[in-house]
Amino acid sequence: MREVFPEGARVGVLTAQPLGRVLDYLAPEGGCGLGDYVEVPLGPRRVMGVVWGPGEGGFDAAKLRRVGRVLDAQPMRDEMRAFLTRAADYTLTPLSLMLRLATRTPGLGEAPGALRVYRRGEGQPDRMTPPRARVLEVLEAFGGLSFTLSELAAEAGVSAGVVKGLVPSGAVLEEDLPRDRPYPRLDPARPGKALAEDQAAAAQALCAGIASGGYGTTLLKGVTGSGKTEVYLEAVAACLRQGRQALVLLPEIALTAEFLTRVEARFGARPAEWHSGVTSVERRRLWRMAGEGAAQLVVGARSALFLPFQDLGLIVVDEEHDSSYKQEEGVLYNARDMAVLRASLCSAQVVLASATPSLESWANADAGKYARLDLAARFGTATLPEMAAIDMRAEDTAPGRWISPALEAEVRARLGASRQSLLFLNRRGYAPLTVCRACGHMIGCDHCDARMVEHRFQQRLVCHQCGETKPIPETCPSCGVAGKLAPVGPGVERLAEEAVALFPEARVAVLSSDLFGSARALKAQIEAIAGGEADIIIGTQLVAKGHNFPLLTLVGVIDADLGLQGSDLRAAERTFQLMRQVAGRAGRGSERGLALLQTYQPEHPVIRAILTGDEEGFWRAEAEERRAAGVPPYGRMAGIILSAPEAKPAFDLGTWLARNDGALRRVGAQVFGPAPAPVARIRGRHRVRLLVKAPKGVPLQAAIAEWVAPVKLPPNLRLAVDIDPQSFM
DNA sequence: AGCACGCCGACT
DNA sequence: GTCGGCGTGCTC
Repeated sequence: MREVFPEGARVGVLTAQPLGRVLDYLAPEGGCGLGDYVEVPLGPRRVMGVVWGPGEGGFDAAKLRRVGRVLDAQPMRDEMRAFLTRAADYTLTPLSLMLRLATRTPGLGEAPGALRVYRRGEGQPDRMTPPRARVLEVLEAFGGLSFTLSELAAEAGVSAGVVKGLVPSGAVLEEDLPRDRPYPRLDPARPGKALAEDQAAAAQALCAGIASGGYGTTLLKGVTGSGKTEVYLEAVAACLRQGRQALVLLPEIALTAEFLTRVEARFGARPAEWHSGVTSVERRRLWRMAGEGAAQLVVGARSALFLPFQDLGLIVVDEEHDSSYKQEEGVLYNARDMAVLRASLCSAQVVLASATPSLESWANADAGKYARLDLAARFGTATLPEMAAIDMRAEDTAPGRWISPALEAEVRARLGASRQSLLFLNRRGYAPLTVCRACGHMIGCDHCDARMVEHRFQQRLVCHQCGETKPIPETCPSCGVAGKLAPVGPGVERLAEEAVALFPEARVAVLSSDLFGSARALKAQIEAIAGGEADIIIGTQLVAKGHNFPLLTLVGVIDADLGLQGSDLRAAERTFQLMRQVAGRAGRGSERGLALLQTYQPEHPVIRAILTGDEEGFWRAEAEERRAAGVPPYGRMAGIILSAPEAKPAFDLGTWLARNDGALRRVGAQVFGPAPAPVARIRGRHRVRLLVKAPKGVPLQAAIAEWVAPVKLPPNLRLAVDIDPQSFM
């Protein structure tokens, strides 16, 4: 039974304020219970908090204040409190920040009122104006969907008055929906797709895990087209049949239209969706329904992991190797690892699905910590395409051109045969560098230690670090000479220009995240391309993620060496994964595709491994190297980032920390640095980093906590600890 | 994180 | 003389 505190008893309340401790309050009239969401007075304000336990005492009883009210929400469960505590300890994040992640929901405590929404009616307005037409256009584009006033006005680019003005004529209907409606029931009894033998066996193994009712993690490995999704949807079905909830995490939420449709086909209704683009009304609804068990299946981005599920039985992490699972700002956590933690605390199963697993998961499976299921490619769908390198040293490619004659010939052959070609270049914009031909100056960002990237489409220079933009200057900001600034190197926009020049008869489409105002527009464009409305697709890594282009039979990687530059410990792993994924776009229909990698180092071990397709060999070699170097997953690492408006205080603190590393040495950990962070300045803040390396199995977090504890941070000097850093940027 | 308190420069 | 800059410190 949940612990209850009678009126006037001392209770400890955790708030989202960064106080680093729980505050004592007196229980309100009617008492309160462990986990209750409450509103408490704090100084002159009232803030939200959670009853975390009995009061700690030690605070002047006369100064204790009373809990304001208990909010109308399901209390936080023990399992969730344990999860937040463990996650905070693991990531060395203050618990208050973890609570904030779990309560980032507007109107959490408000009673469920009515929600006024607008949708298309039968009528026609007496007078049609362009803004009115846009409103009706939006409503018609989204079928019978309802919008709130502000959403509709924003989507149509009109003021709220325009929408209201359409109501009297009946062209737009105004309705009150009860808030927090439950989600339509999913029906796990509906038959799934027929499964091939190995798929059925894998599904059965996953279902057995679900049936056990306990914790377990399975790595589900299978190339694109092997039917991973069908297999794990069977696990979802088994979970729903048990009456427990399921969560499917996806890396790129913009790309889930296809996925939601598949879920609908399997279970007869759409699941709940959670990501940054979801409206606040919907977020509130989902937060509550998750807590009441009324959202059976949630499909979401990494932060969905912090929803207050009532009884979570399964977490699927799709494309588990994807680097976007690592949150790189604010609370630094890896959703894949936190999924395993959460599941272990609530007796749930985890399925890590990927065609190209991370080395961490590969090693965990190898060590027997995770189960592993391998799916073979299916008959009827093509296997991986034929792969070959184009040795750029031997190609006669003109300066300022990036499509080699060999690649050009293959594209041309597809043009004549109504087949699509994809030219892959993982660089947004027109040119990554703008150089003055008079003095050699390279235009950089004023606030970051990064080069400005020319975006010709926007006619601006853009900093990919902080987003700052400025017009493309006429004269060199360094020497003042006019007309000598030149773009250097290719981005997708420039590559598109080259493709248009080379193939004037072809329809060229560019897919890059920055070229579309909204996720909807991007989705529409992808669907149009899949339907055949382009001959040549030029794309950044956006295209690598799970789209089906049935007419695509050629993938040309413009610069296969790009990801291998730099000193990142995961450079090889990432390049391998990305190249395999991109290549997998070719030939998903019945024809076998061709993937060509333009490279200046065809003998590089990673390039060779990609070409030969010797996956297990690649992983084993990579694992051996990491083991020898004592780096993840065979050793532990943490990054310490110190940032300040001036470089010196950050460096001084870094030096002090490096000298006073007793707490680290006691557990056998070493510290490297301080050194300027790879991007030494971001948004005007200088960044200095230290790297901590430790053998596996040492209490690294505790040692780091002890190590940095004596530091009294002056205002505007910040210290962030990144446990298991992904990016070394 | 907020928000108040508090101690020094340019304005009516 | 005051308005207001944001440094420092507290919140049960």
